[in-house]
Amino acid sequence: MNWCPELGTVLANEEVIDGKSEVGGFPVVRKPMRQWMLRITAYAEKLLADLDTIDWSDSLKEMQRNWIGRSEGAEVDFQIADCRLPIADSKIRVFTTRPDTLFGATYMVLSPEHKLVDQITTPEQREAIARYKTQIAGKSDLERTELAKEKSGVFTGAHAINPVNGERIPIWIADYVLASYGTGAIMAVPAHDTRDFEFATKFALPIIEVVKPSECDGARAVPARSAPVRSGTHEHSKNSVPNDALRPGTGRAPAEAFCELGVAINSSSTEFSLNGLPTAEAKKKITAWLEEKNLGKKSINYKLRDWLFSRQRYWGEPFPIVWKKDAAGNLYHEALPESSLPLLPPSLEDYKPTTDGQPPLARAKDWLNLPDGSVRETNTMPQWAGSCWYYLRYLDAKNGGAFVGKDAESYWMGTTGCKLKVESCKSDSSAPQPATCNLQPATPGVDLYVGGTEHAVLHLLYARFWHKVLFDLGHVSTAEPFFKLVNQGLILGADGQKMSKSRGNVVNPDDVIEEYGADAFRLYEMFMGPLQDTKPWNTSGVAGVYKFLGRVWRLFVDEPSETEFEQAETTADCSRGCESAESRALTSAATKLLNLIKLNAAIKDVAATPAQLKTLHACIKKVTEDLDGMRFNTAISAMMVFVNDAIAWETKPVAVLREFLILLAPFAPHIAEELWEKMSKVQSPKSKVTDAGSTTLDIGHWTLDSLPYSPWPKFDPALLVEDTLEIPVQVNGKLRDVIRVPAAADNATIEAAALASEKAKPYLAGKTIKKIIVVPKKLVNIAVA
RNA sequence: GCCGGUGUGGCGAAAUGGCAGACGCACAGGACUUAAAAUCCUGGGACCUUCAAAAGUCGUGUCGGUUUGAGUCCGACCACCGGCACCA
Repeated sequence: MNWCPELGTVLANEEVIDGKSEVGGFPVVRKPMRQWMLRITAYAEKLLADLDTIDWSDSLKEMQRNWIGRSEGAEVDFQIADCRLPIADSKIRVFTTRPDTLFGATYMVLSPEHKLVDQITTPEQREAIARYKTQIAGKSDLERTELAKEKSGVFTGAHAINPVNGERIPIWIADYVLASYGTGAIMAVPAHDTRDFEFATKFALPIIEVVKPSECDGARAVPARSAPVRSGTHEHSKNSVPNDALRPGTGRAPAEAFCELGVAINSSSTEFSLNGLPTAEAKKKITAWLEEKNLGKKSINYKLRDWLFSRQRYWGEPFPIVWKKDAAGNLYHEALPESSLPLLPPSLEDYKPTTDGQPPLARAKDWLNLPDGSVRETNTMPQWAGSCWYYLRYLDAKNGGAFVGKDAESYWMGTTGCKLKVESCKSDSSAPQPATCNLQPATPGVDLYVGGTEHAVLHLLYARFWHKVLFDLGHVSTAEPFFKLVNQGLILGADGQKMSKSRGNVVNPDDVIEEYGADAFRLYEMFMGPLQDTKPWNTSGVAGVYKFLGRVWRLFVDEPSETEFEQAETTADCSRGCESAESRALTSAATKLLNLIKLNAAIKDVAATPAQLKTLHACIKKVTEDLDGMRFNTAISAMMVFVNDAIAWETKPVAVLREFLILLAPFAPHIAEELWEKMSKVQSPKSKVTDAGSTTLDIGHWTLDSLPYSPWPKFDPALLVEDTLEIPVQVNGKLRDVIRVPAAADNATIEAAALASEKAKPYLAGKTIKKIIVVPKKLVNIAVA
């Protein structure tokens, strides 16, 4: 694994607001701490590329792509040009995605934290630089970004040499350059970058245009028009046309100056020229030249940072690491042997960090110090350590020898066939269609993961990373953990706002279940709209599906008469805590009540009529297809249609109702099971026999003919065929009539029937028929002029 | 600012380029009831006529386009939601 200890500055400001902790309001200070990092950046490329092999929403994939933030460009070295300085031989390295604009680099900017700042600052600028750095250091990161509207910075007094044309350019520091990205230093090209432009304008720095826009015509049209195709990398800004008032007196049209792609101009030296080259080619040429002259090289940068993986808390997995000293007294670390795993946290009376800022585990002196003089690591892992692999542990939760057994892993997470496909696809890049890696019928990994978007860039990226490491080490069968992922939409409060305690709009499921039952609650959540959509909660909607379940109930059973019910209820009226005699009375009353509930008298063991079969099979078709597509809302409405129809049947065939219960079971399992049981009790032996493959075999609580073991109904398309069809007749696309024709009618017959329509005729009178479109089984449209 | 998503009745929504509003909520009228609740039946996009009905016109965020036909496809825009945000 890529555990890597790093000594460095860690900003302990995760929960900082204005320098105070979010909970408790304690002052927050930054201090250097030894922390563990996971080198997730080493997997940036794989994490990015393999997004193409999984079935996730585009928006989620895009979020991960943006988070990884791959940028292709070049690193370029600028020689420092002040011989007065003691480090005159040093170079400043910058990263740029637009090496082709190097001739337009008119100044440089270092982040205030850049390690060369103090060394290059000239004596006369020292005070101003120090003041700026102090000012920046006193601000939280949040304040720094909030104040970003106005550019600020200070000249260091030093200069550097632009390697392509030998120009002396000033070196500034400014907080718009981040220490943590790229090299912490930039070459500024104000003619082609909004931020550089703002800065140059404010501090009167020169602006030289080096790209002539080729595809953006029109003086001010840039932001309105679609930009030329982007390469997917992070280019310089392509919008923000500055005002004339802001524009320096160069006389150039600002719209053109900010066009993204074009042809290089003003880009030549005595030995080298980019002029006339389109941006893409100019990039290639200058990068090759820089590499040849040893002035720079092609480079790829990521926004993704290595992952700070230690916490100073008690509750977390302790690192299985000990610290030792070598002969010279230098500290080094070793992993515990496997025989010492798993490493459990020690018992503590006090879970707080020590007064000198050590993690809580440092309090466990007996645990901390080992007999051989080595000392345990006291940081603990964050909660991600569990969420990154729990799905693997679930496969083999009781395995004491491994995190997951080989057999269990390959059985659940992959098939041999799948694994081969993934691998052959990876190793053989010349394979003609990489699409064969995608969407194989036997899906590798977790087949379906339903989760919220809040996990888009943390959990879902971290888990993919861990899984890939395990894959590369040969512990798992697939390169990706979650094959298909669906983001369920957020359920908002009744006021259309996100539920939160502070808004007081939280709906507690327990309360809803108390009033309407778990079936109604579950059904409503599925009925309210598409799974992926955000939608507001509406309690009267629960009442609606509750009513539907009531209709289902009455479709199957005859309620006792009010008198019967009241008689039984009187005896049963006993709250909890009855004496045992009363309890017995209660039990017998409850039995009485149950006996009063009888199967609907209309339910008979008879053959279904064609109309009934049609209703049933239309429902089977819709529910089956919608379940596959996770369109639960429309599946439920199909069942409502069925019930509305079936409740009016004078005779209700047992076999039809049984199949309906199987459809209902995934949506409302409790009521479905209850009704199924009632049906079984009164079912005649004859209908039991007709159920294919159903024998009474006791397997614990359920028998093979109980609901969960019943085969899912198959719909028969032949039963859905209509004898006659209703065909709308349109004239010039407007509905004028609906005609009935035999289902077997050919186009000519339908056309003739449409032309004969009394209602359509007035719209045809005196017009020339240009064309008649007959859409088989759908409609007729008569185009007239 | 950038990226992604969503716009359809009073509300949640439905509709392989082919009858817009299925299904449900809320509402209105009726039945049952002493009454209410529950249940059952009926109605319903807007507008315009009409005693009533039929007919008609308009209608899926806005403007334009493609098409015999557009909620659906294309272009531009607007609004809202989510994510990222000085990432060179």
